[in-house]
Amino acid sequence: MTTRIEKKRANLRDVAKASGVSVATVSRVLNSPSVVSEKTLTRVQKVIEELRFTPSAAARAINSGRSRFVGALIPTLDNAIFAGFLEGLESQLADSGLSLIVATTNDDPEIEFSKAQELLNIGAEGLIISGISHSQALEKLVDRTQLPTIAISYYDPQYHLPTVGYDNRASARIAIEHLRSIGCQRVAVVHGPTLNNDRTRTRVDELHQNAGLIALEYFEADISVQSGAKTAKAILASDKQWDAILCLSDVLATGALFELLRHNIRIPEDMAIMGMEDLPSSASTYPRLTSVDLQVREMGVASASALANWIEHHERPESIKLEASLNVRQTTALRLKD
Amino acid sequence: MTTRIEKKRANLRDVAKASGVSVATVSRVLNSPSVVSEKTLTRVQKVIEELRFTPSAAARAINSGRSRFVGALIPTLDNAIFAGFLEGLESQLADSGLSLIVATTNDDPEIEFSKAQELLNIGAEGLIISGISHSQALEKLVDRTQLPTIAISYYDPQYHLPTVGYDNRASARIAIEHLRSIGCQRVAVVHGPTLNNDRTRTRVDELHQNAGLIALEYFEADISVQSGAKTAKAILASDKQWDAILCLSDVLATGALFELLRHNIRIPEDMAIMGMEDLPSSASTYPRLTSVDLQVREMGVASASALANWIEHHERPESIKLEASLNVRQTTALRLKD
DNA sequence: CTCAATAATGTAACTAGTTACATTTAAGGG
DNA sequence: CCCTTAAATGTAACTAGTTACATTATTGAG
Repeated sequence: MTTRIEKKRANLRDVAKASGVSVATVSRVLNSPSVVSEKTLTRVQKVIEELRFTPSAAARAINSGRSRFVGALIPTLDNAIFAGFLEGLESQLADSGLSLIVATTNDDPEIEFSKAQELLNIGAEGLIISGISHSQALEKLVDRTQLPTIAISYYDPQYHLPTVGYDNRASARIAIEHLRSIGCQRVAVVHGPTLNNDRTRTRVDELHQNAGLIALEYFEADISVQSGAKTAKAILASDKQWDAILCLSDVLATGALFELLRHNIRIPEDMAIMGMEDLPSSASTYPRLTSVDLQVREMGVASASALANWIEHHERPESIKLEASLNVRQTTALRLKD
Repeated sequence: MTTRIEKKRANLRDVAKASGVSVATVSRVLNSPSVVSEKTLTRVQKVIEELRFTPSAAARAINSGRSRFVGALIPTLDNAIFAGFLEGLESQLADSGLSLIVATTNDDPEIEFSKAQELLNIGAEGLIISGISHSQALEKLVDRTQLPTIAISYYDPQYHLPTVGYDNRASARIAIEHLRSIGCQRVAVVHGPTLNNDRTRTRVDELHQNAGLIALEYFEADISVQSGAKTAKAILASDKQWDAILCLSDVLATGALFELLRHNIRIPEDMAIMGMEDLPSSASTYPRLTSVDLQVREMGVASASALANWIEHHERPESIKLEASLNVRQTTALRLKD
């Protein structure tokens, strides 16, 4: 049986009583010490110290009507894809005095809704959600509560919420056009799960639209290095002759890269490979990975400013488009030396 | 000028008035609808819908004395190292109905303290901190508030707070002993910043203690693939003959691996390489990376359960030791085929 | 020494919920 | 039709702060 000293937390009235002043004075000691006399100040502060008093955040929040945090609903924390985004988001929010609660949805709209509900219940002042396909329940919740909410990873000015992200179609076009420009004719496309992920679906669709004379074949994989490697292995095992593997995530591309190396395939001579996102690590792979830069950290910063501004000044932001750009490196370019 | 419909949020009393019942009844509709008559229930629910009423989290918290979230202070979100940890932490906390706020410290004790302070101010019920070296101010804050706090990444039963983590010394020993067993004599050690990072310092120190006949040389790098590659390049540029590169993080090892490949160095014949952490991706690199498994995801799960239990049942947990183990793969083992 | 101005502090109402206890209403039995 | 009992609802006090306004104390000038 554990000994438990269940002496409940001291509150403001306890402090007031113990130091022989009124609650108002204690509150002043906390919030505007300059208006309190030296003598009273030190006395009250001593009592605060003795009673180990910490003001209740909830009681403060109830007065200010503010909780000072926002929630971000992202598919997963399991790989590096969202690391840069979260880093940008968190640091920019901090500048506005906002904290960040991260919740993962596993790309499941039901989970997304229930976590959004929870975030609201604990008082989130704003929300970041991924993509523009969500459960009816979530859409309704956001609408009902008028909670400042921004959809990321998908630029779409038509969407009923402000979006901050890249143009998924444009990024797919950049990729396919690059592969065309280096003369690819048969390309294996490795992409993440399309179920409940509109970003991926849109990109795949756009590739399809723009394939032109390039023959494309699609392979779905989980977003992980392991899965990228496994899928590349399957691609190599098929008899077809591929010119390139296009991975719709750098994480997948890294896995595929390792697998090609394992099979002693010359890159890009025998097989080109390119990724998407342009994670910081992609510039250091061997060979260095060509990738479409989606500016994920930027996306974090931009969505944080937009959301913070919305919360502080009640100004609903416009959607923000991040321009995707191509970083050509060795995995698609013969001539590029180290 | 933005038009602003600043109609303030409806509260429980508004709902009560609008539906002609008492506040208690509205509260019942919210919390125990079964004791409310069918008729009243539907009427009040309709009003709730109309007024777009959402109960204030703060007001609830003030009554329950609960905020239902904990804060985690980790060095960075910038790479995959903490991804598995956070994933485990978040999902396990969710099982106890707790949410997670993530804040990054950049390994700076000052930032760590101020963010801890902020987390407390907004009502965190518990804290996760990294390592066992912290600013006086933070130690004092935790002590003063008696806030359930767990230190991770460092098993140390002597520490004044419960710790959940691996034995950093043991993990270093596992690494050096493995390198000894495969006959290494000169090893380049690549490690993250030691400033304010006791995990790294301890490991480096233990390597030093256990080097025996192995000549060790230390290289400090930022924790990133890029930095791992850059440091490997510098190591190769030095004239010395190395048998192996030991990276105290898989992220660094991955970078080093790429760099060795770039220099056409046979692994492990010309140079062995090993990492630490055993990230999921390490099993898929080429060649597959030998690594000391630190069970980071497990650490997330274990610290979440311990913290949740502490918060719920006021039982201060014992420190939990996670056993580090070695996963020998191709980067240190000649005979291991694919 | 008196008075006005200012500084310091106190009182009580307010924030938005929950809940113990009291009261009203309805239903069923005799 | 009255009475008991249970169900439904209401009243008011409570949670822990902030703050407008009122009051008291202090200071300096005249």
